[in-house]
Amino acid sequence: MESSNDTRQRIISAAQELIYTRSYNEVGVQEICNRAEVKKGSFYHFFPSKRDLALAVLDQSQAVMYETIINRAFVDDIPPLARIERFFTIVYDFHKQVKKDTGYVFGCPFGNLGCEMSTRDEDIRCKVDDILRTSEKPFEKALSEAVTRGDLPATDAAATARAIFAYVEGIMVYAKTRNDPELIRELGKHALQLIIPAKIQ
Amino acid sequence: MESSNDTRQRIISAAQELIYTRSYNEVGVQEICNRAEVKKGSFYHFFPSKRDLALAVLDQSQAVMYETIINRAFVDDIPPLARIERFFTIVYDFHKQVKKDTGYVFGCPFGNLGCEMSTRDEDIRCKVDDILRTSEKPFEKALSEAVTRGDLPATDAAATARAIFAYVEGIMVYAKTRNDPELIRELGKHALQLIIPAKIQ
DNA sequence: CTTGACATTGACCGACCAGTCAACTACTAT
DNA sequence: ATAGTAGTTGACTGGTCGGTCAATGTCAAG
Repeated sequence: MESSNDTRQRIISAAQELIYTRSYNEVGVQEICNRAEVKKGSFYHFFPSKRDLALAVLDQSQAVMYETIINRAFVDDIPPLARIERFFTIVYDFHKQVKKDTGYVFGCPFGNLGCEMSTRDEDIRCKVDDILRTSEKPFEKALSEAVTRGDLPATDAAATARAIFAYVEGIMVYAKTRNDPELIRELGKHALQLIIPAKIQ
Repeated sequence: MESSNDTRQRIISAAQELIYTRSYNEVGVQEICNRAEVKKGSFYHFFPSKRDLALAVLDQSQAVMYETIINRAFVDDIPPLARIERFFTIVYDFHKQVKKDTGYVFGCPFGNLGCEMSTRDEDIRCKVDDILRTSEKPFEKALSEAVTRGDLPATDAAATARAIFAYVEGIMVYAKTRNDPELIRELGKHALQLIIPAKIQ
């Protein structure tokens, strides 16, 4: 049972990396198995199909995003709006490091898969949609808190949080297409305007 | 020569639709040829490879975007900032109609291909990058004009235009992943905040 | 009427695709 | 000790992948 979990986890990890750095349709089951050092027959013992693996990879990627980004950014050691700024900094630092290591900006794993698969697999689309919705929550909470604290005038926190995260997705498309993590920093600066429309300069 | 151009054009049109509604890696050369009613041997008379076809498709898609969206939105019959609002309306109307016809929101053809191919084909990445850069220009021009007219305080028009178009890309990712064109309208409302930071409410 | 360029065709290539399966091994609970 | 379960293996399927090629067809300029 320990070994089984380990095999399954190795498959997920291998797929996560390959699909993120390439794309779902470009990476085959065989290649995933090679990287995970698992025979293909064994793969189908753990996953009924390739798309079920993609679903598991999405769960895994969401967990990683929380560990490495969201749970680090949204800590109440600093004011709520500063946490949002910290979010952008962490995302920038992450992609800057990845670019240094690999030469590439790979963008957002959820946006990537959403763009590739949303019109082709309803389950994958729904799971990505759910992850995006969930990702808005920490922003929404920070915005509400900022309003309560008086840092922000009355705001529709849910709508604004959604706008911010949509902007984040757009930034990731841009950074990936230009293969330049600096765009995350430069475009990130404008995110505050999405938040504080009433602020004068 | 007429017939030759026609064959080439049929291939491009077929590929444009198939790649836009599915993805580059999911659609094969054979399927493109079937839809274009062209034999595969003939395909390779016009295109040295599938990726060269993708490059041609990108050119075609850019031309279509100008005809159907940009050149309709950015006409100086209305004030510059109203043109940007009109851009969002046209994009919304387009995707609303496509959703009605096909059941799907397909997002942005450039963002889609950029996400899928940027780390895999440098020529495609550069072409998408170029298209995004070019697409910012009408926004930049409108913003500059708005500043000149006094509709807007002094602004870095280039940086703001880029932020807006990045936001547009994010909106398209969201609309595609939620398969809901209404998101374009709802999120589009917030774009003005990217433009007019100093405006009070 | 001939030449040469362009266009078209279908057969073909090796590689790979997702997925199947029966046989086998290793371990666990009784 | 044994029966049952979970995990592993490698051979296999039918189909598709991007791409090649030689033969043939078409047509216009000289």
